[in-house]
Amino acid sequence: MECLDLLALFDAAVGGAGVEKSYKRGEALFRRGDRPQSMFFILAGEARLVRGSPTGMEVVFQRTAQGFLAEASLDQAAYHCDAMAAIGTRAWVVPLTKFRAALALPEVREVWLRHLSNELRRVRAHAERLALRAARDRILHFIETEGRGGRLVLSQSKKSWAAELGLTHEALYRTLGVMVRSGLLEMSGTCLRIRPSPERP
Amino acid sequence: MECLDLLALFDAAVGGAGVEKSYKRGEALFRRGDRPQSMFFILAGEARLVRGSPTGMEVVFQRTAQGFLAEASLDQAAYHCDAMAAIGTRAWVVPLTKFRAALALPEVREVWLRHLSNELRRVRAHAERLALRAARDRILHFIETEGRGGRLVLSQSKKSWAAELGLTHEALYRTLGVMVRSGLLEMSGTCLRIRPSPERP
DNA sequence: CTCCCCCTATGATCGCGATCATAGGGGGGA
DNA sequence: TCCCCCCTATGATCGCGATCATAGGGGGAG
Repeated sequence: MECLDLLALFDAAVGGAGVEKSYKRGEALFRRGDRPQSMFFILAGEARLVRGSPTGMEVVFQRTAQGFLAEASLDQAAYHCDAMAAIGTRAWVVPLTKFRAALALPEVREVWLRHLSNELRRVRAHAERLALRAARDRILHFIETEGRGGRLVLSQSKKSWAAELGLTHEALYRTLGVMVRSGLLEMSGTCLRIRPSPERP
Repeated sequence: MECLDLLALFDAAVGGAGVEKSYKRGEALFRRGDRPQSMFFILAGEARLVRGSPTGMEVVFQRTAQGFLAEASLDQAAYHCDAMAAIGTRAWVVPLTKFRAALALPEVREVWLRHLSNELRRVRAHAERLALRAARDRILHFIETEGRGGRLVLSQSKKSWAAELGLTHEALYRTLGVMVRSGLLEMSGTCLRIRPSPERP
């Protein structure tokens, strides 16, 4: 089930109740504490669920360029984080009441369930990645989990990738450089490939 | 909905089709490529979803001491990773056919959906915590999100808490000590309380 | 009761990544 | 077209947490 198929299914299921909205860079889709009133599907650009830490650091919960945002708040009384447009962003927005009604349909609910499962798998992998101490291990873990057969084409800038890896961009550039120079990794632009190590008993 | 309530509900819903199984340290619950035939709920010990890469790196996808394992593989044709017992582990195991049948019941499906949403939110908060650089910030974040009003009663040893925070136990003891001595935190046994700071403009 | 293991706790040292600084380049807007 | 901003990249230094080492204490098993 591709992302846009998911959208098409829901768009049909809510009977055209969804509308397209645009958000400027830095604009909020919703704020922490707001009562959820709509479901958002990001069509283009990039939206982030963010919450500032006590130390002033902004932490990214979810980063979506295409897909649903804050699915887990479907039956929550209030959002626990802000949703911000990282760049100019278009979103499909549907009233939550309509969305919930669509979920009453068995085939829609089935798809929704599968979607949540996949998302859960992705975020768990993300958390395991952040638990790794070394920058090199996080990089390799990312390529292994998000790529295919040790190959990956980055869908974002290295700078925002660094943020997703929980690293500063300096540390990422440096570590990538070391890995390439030591022959562990091949990199050309946004294409990355782990070079298979010769040792194997 | 507590974790064990969830188990009780499913145990009832599958009509006692679930059995308890034990796994030795290093034993596999299932293997990559296997067709999913059972759903697993970890009761005690620790199970991990892991995948070895050709490049020699072992990638951990999920780690569970209590809760469902690999929920996302519910409707997959084959597992994409191994499930290993990290230590001696007990699990509640139910045939997948029975589990799916239980999910056909509206009230069970409703609970399952909410479970997935809550898990998603929990894991996202966990990832946010791990993205914080300072040990102090992770500690405060944990108390703020897992506790109530700045108060928390630990349900685990400090050592395993450290692992959950992505810290060594030494760093946790040390940082807790500093925070208590500086008057930022009150701690007696497993009870923790953030002392409200006087500064507020 | 006694032994042993593991949790708790703290000191000393080291290394990795954060931070600060600098510079080139490319793309988009005026 | 030109300028400016941001991504990319790398050097220097510093601080925090990992690592190694040590020790007390409590609880469960025998």
